[in-house]
Amino acid sequence: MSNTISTAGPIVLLARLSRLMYRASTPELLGISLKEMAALAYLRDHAGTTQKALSEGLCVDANYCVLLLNELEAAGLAERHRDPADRRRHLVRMTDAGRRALDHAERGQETIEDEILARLDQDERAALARLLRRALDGAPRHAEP
Amino acid sequence: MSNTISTAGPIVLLARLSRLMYRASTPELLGISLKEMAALAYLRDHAGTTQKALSEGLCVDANYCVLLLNELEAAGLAERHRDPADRRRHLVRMTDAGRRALDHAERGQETIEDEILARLDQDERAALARLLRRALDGAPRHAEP
DNA sequence: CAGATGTCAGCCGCACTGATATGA
DNA sequence: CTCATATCAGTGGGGCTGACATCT
Repeated sequence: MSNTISTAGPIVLLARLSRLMYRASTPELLGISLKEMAALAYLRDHAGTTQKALSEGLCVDANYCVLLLNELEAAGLAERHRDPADRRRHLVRMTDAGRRALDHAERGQETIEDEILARLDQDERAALARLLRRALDGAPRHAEP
Repeated sequence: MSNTISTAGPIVLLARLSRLMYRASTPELLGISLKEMAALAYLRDHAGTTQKALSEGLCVDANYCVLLLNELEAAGLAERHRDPADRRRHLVRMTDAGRRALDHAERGQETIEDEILARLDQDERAALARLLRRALDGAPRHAEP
């Protein structure tokens, strides 16, 4: 049905798709905001991470990460604790409520995926996720020195 | 070298990668902003489009599209003309300067792709672009009615 | 009259910069 | 003293809503 002749490169395409997904990811549907969900998903995979590692894993500014955690902690979805081994650090983990909120958000997200990735079958969606993971895994996190 | 255990879904992954690319896409490197570049890329593929179609193609709000075109027109990179057949409409096209600016920006973007998609070989990058195009081609553009 | 298109002002929340505090 | 980590105020600009003008 669509007409999309597109000579645009992956960066532009990614920006477009990302905007569609961001707009569809409303707190009404997910229960939490997309950024909170992204943070919780990282915490599930990396319990007890430091804030520095968290900011790099999420690809967000370290300062902004503080504000994000303030929200999550105020909502009771995550907790910060001093690292006894290095008292500069905070170790971050999700709470039980955080895990429940993440589960709920991920169910809502399936709806969004079905809408926006409608043209992709299961194999293609898996291939997309795999390519994104590989790219993220090798991408530099901060401005090059 | 990386550790990324990631059970996150494509939406979260896409948001992360998109942020990395957005941060790397500075006007210093591209000559123009990423949003200007995205608009010019669409205009190259769809000369004489209306603003409504442009906003849908770019996946941006129609109102915001007006501001974007104000910028492009002020910079001499695009032009609006009344459609003689329907005088409510504006037909939009890029100028020669716009094409040159886009060429320059795309050369700069190759650098960014090489950095951020370093783990992906040429075939994988092509596969990624193909998947993104297919997804965009079938995705609903506005909130469902 | 209704409906479509485009313009603009106002506003909000994301994410950055820069300054500061604390501890290794 | 220095470097690393975390916190917060200030700020810029992306992108939304809502009101309005113009044309079919």
